[in-house]
This record gives sequence, C-alpha cells and structure tokens, in this order.
Amino acid sequence: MSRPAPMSHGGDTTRAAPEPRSAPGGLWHCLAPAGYDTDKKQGLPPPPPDPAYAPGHEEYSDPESPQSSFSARYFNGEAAVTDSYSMDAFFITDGRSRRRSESQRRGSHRHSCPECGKTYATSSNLSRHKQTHRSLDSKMAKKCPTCGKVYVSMPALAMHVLTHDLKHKCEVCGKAFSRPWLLQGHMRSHTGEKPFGCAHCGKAFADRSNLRAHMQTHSAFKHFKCKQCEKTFALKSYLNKHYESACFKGSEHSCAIGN
DNA sequence: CTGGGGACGGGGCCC
DNA sequence: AGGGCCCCGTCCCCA
Repeated sequence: MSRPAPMSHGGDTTRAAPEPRSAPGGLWHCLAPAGYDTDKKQGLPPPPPDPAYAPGHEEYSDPESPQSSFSARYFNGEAAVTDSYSMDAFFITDGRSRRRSESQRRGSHRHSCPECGKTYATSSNLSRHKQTHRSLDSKMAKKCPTCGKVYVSMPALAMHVLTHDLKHKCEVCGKAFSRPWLLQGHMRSHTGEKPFGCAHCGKAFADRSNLRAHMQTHSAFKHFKCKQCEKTFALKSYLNKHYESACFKGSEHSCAIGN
C-alpha cells in the first residue's frame, strides 16, 4: 500500500476519551448481505422490524449522528439541509445498536454507570467502563511506553499498545497489521472478495465503512453544508475536502471546521 | 473542485 | 485480561 504513515485523524487521538460510543449509522438491512452474519459472534438474528429501532425514535436517536435523527437539521456545527427523502432506507440501526437498545430496556437488572447511565451485563464490565470517565490528569491515567500517549484507562492503553505491534502479516504483499481483522480486510484487496452489498444498487464492497459511505451517495440530500458558501455535500468528508479547497484557503478555515 | 471508492487506523463494547 | 467484532473517521487516488 502506498498509504503514508497513519496520522492523527479525528482530532486528539491521545485522548482515549470517555466519548460515548454512538450507535448510529447502522445500515443493517443494507449492510448484511445474504450469508453474511454480521452478528456471527454474538449469534443474534437480523433485527426484526421493530418500531423501537426506527430512525427518529427517541430511544434510538443519537444527537451526534446525522443518520439517527431525521428531524435534525444540523450536524456537529455543520448545517444540515432538510431532507424530504427519508433516510430510513439507509440508516436503520445495526445489530450493535439494537443490542444497546435492548440493554437499555433491560437496564433495571443491569449494572449502570452513575456518570453516563450506560448499562453493562456484569459489574466487571461496568468497572472497566468507569475508567473511561477518568481525566487524563488522573493519577490513574496510563502512558504508552512506546510513544508516550496518555490513556485514561487500561483497556484503552492496552488497545493502543497493540498498534505498535504489527504482528499480523500479509503473506501476499508483506504488509503488517496490528490486528487480525485489519489483515482480514486487507486480504480482500488481494482476493477481490466483497461481502458487503448495497441493497439499493447491488454494488458490492470489501469494506463495510465504504458501503456505508456509498449508501449516503444514494441520498439525494446533502446534509453537510459549508458555512462560507452554503454549498452542501452528501458526506462530511466531501465538506472537509471543500474546506481545504479554495473556499477557505487562507481564510476562516479553522472557524468553519472547528465547530 | 467535486464525487466516489479503496484502504486502513483507533478505540469502544461484548464475550 | 484478551480476543473478536464493529463503527467512525480519515487519507489517498482517480474520474
């Protein structure tokens, strides 16, 4: 691959923050091609039609997710244009979201976090989660011995440390990866396997994220709007690209992206 | 310059 | 604690 060294995308990667994991973007029925069980490990069946998981449903709604709230008009500071074309077809919750929703419903007999209200099956999982609420200044914060990045929790640090150990090597091209599923995904580029099919047009993808992005291109509505020129884009990445283009060159770039 | 797709890293959650 | 899985987001390339 000619990819450059990974960069610190998505802002401050040194902060293994207690960022609530949003459960958006599920494209369940679109992303799960026949014969591919996205919940293989958990053994959950595909989600049945359930109004509780319908987009826009309160329980499902995630303020950070463009997909999850269909009444929302603004995404993360970027203006989102009104969509008369329902995104329902594309942004139905996925298995994970569903699990979470179920968990929330079962909250009564689960272990819930006093700080954020998330619930867990075991006290052990809860205590692990609680670590994510620590501050980076906390004495309990851990530092990566390799690169010095600081993490608020052991699990986060453990995960990060793995990124320095590229022990999963591609036998075809020799590229190495820190985690087995990264190698798996990479192997598809050699085998041509594309297990993620678009239910809308049939196009297949090797990577689920790419299918997700592709699904957005089916939407006639462009949810991300440039604050400078009002131009709208279907994907946030297009908008970001736009910000880097002439529209913001040397001007209020940071202002536009920042909020 | 925009749209679209390929590839992949980081980190959270579950078991 | 570790492994597996998944999602989010980003970068790069090309039409």
